[in-house]
Amino acid sequence: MYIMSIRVPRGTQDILPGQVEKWQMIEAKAREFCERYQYREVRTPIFEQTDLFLRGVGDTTDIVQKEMYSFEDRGGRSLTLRPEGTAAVVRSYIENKMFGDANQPVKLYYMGPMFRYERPQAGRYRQFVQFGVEAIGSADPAIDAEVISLAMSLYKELGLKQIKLVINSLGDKASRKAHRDALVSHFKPRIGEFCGDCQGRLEKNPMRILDCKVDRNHELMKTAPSIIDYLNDHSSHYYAKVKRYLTDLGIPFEEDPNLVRGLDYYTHTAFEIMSGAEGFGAITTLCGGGRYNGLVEEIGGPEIPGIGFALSLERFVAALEAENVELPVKKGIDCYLVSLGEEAKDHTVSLLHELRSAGYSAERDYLDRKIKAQFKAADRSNAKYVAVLGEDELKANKITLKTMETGDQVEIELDSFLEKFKENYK
RNA sequence: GCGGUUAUGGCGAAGUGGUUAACGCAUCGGAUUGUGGUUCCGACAUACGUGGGUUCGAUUCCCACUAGUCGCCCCA
Repeated sequence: MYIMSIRVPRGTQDILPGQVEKWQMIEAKAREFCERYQYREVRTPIFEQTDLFLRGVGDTTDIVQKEMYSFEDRGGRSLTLRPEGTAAVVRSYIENKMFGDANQPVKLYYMGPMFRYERPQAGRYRQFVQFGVEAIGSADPAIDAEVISLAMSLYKELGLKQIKLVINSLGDKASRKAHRDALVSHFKPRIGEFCGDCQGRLEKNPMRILDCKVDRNHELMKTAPSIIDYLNDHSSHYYAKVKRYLTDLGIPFEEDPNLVRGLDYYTHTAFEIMSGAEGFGAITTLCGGGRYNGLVEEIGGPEIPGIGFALSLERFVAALEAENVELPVKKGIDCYLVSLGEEAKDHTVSLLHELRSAGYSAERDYLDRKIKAQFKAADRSNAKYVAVLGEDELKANKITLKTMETGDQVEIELDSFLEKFKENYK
């Protein structure tokens, strides 16, 4: 036996027939929803200049510090396989001067593979597919609600029930900084009593200390300053509006003042949609998003606000499986051609083509199998009809058409096979 | 990057320091000289992840590596 030693790269996977139909269903629905919500697709390159992510994602983030697939091309340029979609979409928005488009805000979506060099586990891959939307050019809280609604509706449309929306506000830049400073001075004097991870978080991302599982019972946790108390008037008013719109839309949500997103660019609204399905695994986040009012400027564009989300198709599929949602109906083929003998076999080549040209799905045997095995194959492929062409039929210039469900069979004229097939087809 | 766990034919899955490594599924053939299911019979497959070590002898014991898987960090 041929021993193949080459496998898929670590953390990647083949999506095979039988499974791929679920993906196609999600993809089709996502596009359909984007049409309804009036988001238009943008396709950006799979790799970008490394600098884009350094600036766009933030050089203190894990993504940039340890997860990027970066390489130098032959011209000595540093390029990186995109670890997320927003930075690239914003780059394209600026580069193509979409801020000058007549239609504002600019509403875009993307779907495609992303790459992060991480240790694989349930729900985490090195190559994974994200579907995401970005609404750039509006600071209206109604569009925050629209973006969230789009994601929630999509999950519901495909049958997910055990999903939960969690939201928070990170406030504007000023609110964020005030809160951060308060956190640092709150924890700093006694940071030695916390775990090593938290000690690292103090400078890097002090909000993360708040949801540490190790130190959750430490007395300083209970008295820690909450972002909510540090939102200035504008920020808390904005947050209130978003919540009000969500309520108007009938979208239940949970507020979590400790919800922090891992990327540097978020301001105001931050949200996650999680699965609560049994046995889903440790990673429950299906979708993450938020507002990024400083990002366009950061990447070199005008001062323009934006909001978006990204969701993983891998986790989408996993959630559907965890909730036992059945998606695609396994469709059978219209006709399987069974033939006996050399001459009959030759005939099926053109008969098959006739059926297919007329729009039917049709198949025949290519392994020179016995009639019984051919019928088995027909049965396996869930054929509606089987057309049998043997020596007897050839002699009489007929072909036998069998309806598999009932077992009934009729003889029809070989010369007008397609026409007769159409007449019999129900 | 850290930790747990696993690795036997196409798939699932037993098992042993020592001649031919069970079994089930699938596949193919036959019983049925041209008809799906069941049943019965038969056939088939260069199978012990890779590399070292211990041993007279390793698929089995030890180590490393690789990969899967699960978890930590973090995230979609």
